[in-house]
Amino acid sequence: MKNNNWIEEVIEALSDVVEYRTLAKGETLLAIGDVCNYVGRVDQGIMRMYYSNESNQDISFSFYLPGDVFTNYEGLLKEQVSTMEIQAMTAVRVTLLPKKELFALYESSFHWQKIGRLMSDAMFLHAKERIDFLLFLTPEQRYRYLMREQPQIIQLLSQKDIASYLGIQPQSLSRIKKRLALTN
Amino acid sequence: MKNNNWIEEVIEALSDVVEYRTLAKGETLLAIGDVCNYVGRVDQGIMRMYYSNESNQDISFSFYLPGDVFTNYEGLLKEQVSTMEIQAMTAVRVTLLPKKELFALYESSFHWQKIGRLMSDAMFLHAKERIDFLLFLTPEQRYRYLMREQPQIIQLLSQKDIASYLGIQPQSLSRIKKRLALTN
DNA sequence: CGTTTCATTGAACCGGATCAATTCTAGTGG
DNA sequence: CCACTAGAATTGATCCGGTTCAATGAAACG
Repeated sequence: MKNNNWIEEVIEALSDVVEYRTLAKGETLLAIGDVCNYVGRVDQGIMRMYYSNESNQDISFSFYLPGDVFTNYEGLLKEQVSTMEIQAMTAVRVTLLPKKELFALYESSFHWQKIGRLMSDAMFLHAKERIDFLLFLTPEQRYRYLMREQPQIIQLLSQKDIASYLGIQPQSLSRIKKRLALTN
Repeated sequence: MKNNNWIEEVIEALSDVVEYRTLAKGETLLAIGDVCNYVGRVDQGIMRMYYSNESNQDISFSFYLPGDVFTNYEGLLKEQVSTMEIQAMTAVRVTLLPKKELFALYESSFHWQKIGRLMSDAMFLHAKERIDFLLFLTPEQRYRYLMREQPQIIQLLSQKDIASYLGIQPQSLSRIKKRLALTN
């Protein structure tokens, strides 16, 4: 999720409780069944949040590039165990804001309450984008959109991971690429 | 969108600028290209918000039953012209909160700022539900889910409208129903 | 009534899913 | 440096379910 620098302000305000972590490629930050108790910001590397199916055909909800804010916001709000995993796609460095202190900050003043609303608005807009992406575009259109709007994703990640973001199987992505190559 | 009674409190606070409207079945409250400048609450009847395609194959984002809160929140936040329409499915009575006064109320105190955050959180959770619905369920599963969770919708609305919520064509819904009837 | 919209049904089509086999690639250890 | 291995990517064949186009039947409404 993109942010408008309010995250910097929050990190500074919570500087004494902020946690910095480095993760190796493939390492899981939040597993299914855990309760998500932080909001994170990517400093270096790429993270992803995804739904994990029984087989290994998982569906990526979103990727997060440096500067992006990530959290299982639904789990945070509902105090539910997570239905999603958050994982490092590359070697990663992240800044983590503990939920307890973050929400306490919100309660401490009008200003911070407003920051909280802005964060929630940003979460909503991000989710809304994902809806439109899935609802209106065919798999092929999604891939073209991704090539146009987020070429870094395509360059840096495997076919398998890209397919999981498009909501299709790797084989189908392979065929889509072939189709597009022919019609150019 | 379901609410936790914060909407009552807001309506009361804004009672001198609240607008009540009655709409006939089929009437449009917000057209594409309009700027959405209110948050509404359904008093009686059913509303829906939907994306309108060139042909009349539109996609319903959501239906709203009495008590539900509706708004093109994305358009409200981004001050964009709407890409969705909001329409009365039946004879309807709604309460409308003008955006200007609502947002001014948010700025007036810590308490109202917090109410604003809760509203934003609710918008997010609603959008998230819709994502999961579309991402994980096949059209047939979506129909079954709807039968189980929101039977009122199925009873009260036409096949055409239900299909638009499921993200499929009316013909396909017809066949799904037939299939389910056979296997019972 | 008659007209219009909705719902159903049939036939052909299409694209993604699935199962399976093969190739390609990167990383590992001898 | 090469051989081996495991995972990723490609390709083929087949299947399945939703789409599309078209026709018919049913219901709603003036």
